[in-house]
Amino acid sequence: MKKMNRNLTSRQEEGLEFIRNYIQEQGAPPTLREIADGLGISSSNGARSLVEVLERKGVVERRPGLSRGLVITDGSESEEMRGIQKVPILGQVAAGAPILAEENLEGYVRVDEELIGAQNHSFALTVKGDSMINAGIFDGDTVIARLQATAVTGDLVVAILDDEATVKFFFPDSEKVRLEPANPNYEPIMVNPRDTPFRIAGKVTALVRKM
Amino acid sequence: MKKMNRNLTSRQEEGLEFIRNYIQEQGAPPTLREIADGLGISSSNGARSLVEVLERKGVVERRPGLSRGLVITDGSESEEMRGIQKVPILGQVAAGAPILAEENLEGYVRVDEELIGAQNHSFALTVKGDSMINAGIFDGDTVIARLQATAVTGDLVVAILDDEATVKFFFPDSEKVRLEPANPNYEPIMVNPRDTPFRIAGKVTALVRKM
DNA sequence: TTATATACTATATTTTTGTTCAGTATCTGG
DNA sequence: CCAGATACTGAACAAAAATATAGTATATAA
Repeated sequence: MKKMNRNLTSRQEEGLEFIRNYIQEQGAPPTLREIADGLGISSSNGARSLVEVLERKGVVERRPGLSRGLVITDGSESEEMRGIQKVPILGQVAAGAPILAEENLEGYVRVDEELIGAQNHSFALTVKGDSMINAGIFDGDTVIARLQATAVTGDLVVAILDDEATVKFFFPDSEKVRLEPANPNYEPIMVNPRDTPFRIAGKVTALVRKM
Repeated sequence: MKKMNRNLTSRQEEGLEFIRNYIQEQGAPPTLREIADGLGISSSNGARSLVEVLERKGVVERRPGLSRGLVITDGSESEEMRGIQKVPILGQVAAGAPILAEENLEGYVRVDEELIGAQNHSFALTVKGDSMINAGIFDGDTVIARLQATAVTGDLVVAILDDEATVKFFFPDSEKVRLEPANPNYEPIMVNPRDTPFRIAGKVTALVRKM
């Protein structure tokens, strides 16, 4: 139920809280007058300007002209979303930055907890190319991976190689690492972790395809 | 999403469904006029009497005098699950029964609305066998399909054939229908709809794989 | 057959609600 | 000190929405 709304004044926080509670309790957003009453404001216009600020700050949206046309847009789930997890979608991987740095993210997929386990340490990646086609992973598919830096032989992993994230089968060797594609047209990638920037980002646990 | 409301007429069911969807999509209940428009009723009073019946039957409550004063009282979450849709998983298909009959269902998958569109007319199916392996659909995968009884050439569909649901590519002919697998080890299935119990249940729109 | 319920059309009327206009008072940063 | 943002009051207006009244047509149950 808590959030961390960007720079709202305490009064605005109160207003947002009131709107949130009203929706929860009544099943519909409040009218401007109801907001005014709830906050002890005598003019509907007082509530209106409050709502306008909230809208400008991006925490609510309005459906102009319509009654009770308020929609809370900040991610205000957290209550009944039990069982649903938000997984960040990894985009380009910046040089030295941590994998899940803000700049790397392209958004979120929400998936049933069943796909990733309750303690969400996962991220998602949109697959490019057909190098894993024989593993049923196609261009454009979204793979979901559990964050982990190690893997065992044969695991399907997301590996970071020169600022690129790639999905491959993992075969470690005494000296180097083989990243095996699932497409005869592609060669395995041989990596010597000693002289190449390389790491494992996670192990693939699920796949989602939109057609 | 269904609840099995006691003795509602089909028209009332439609009305309830509309209200439910509106709340899900807009974040507030519809007005009488919006209900009327949505159901093709020309008078707001038509919607009003419909709502009165629903109220008498105990599936909705009203907050008299207030705009958008509708609350669905049957066990309907929908409030906080905005953006997440529950999709029924189809199991065995019983003889004459409607596809989504209670007995056929094995549970629900919850997926991001983005995968299926806001107006959820979808179902899911767990794929058995490897006949679609070249389409990247493996044994155990869950496909999600939009409910529809027709399809165009080349569509990937869920077809019902002799109480079995199967995923195949659809190629209609003047006389019969060819259901094409994506695996050279399997033969296409030729069906003459005249003498075989056959129908299309839906078109595949997404795929989810747990590894 | 008659009453009751459903499923509306059509037109008003009244409330509720969003919007606009004109001000006031306080605080903050430049 | 001034401009701009916040946080309102108060009044009036217009649009949106609920409610009311009158009537039609059909089906079902008593």
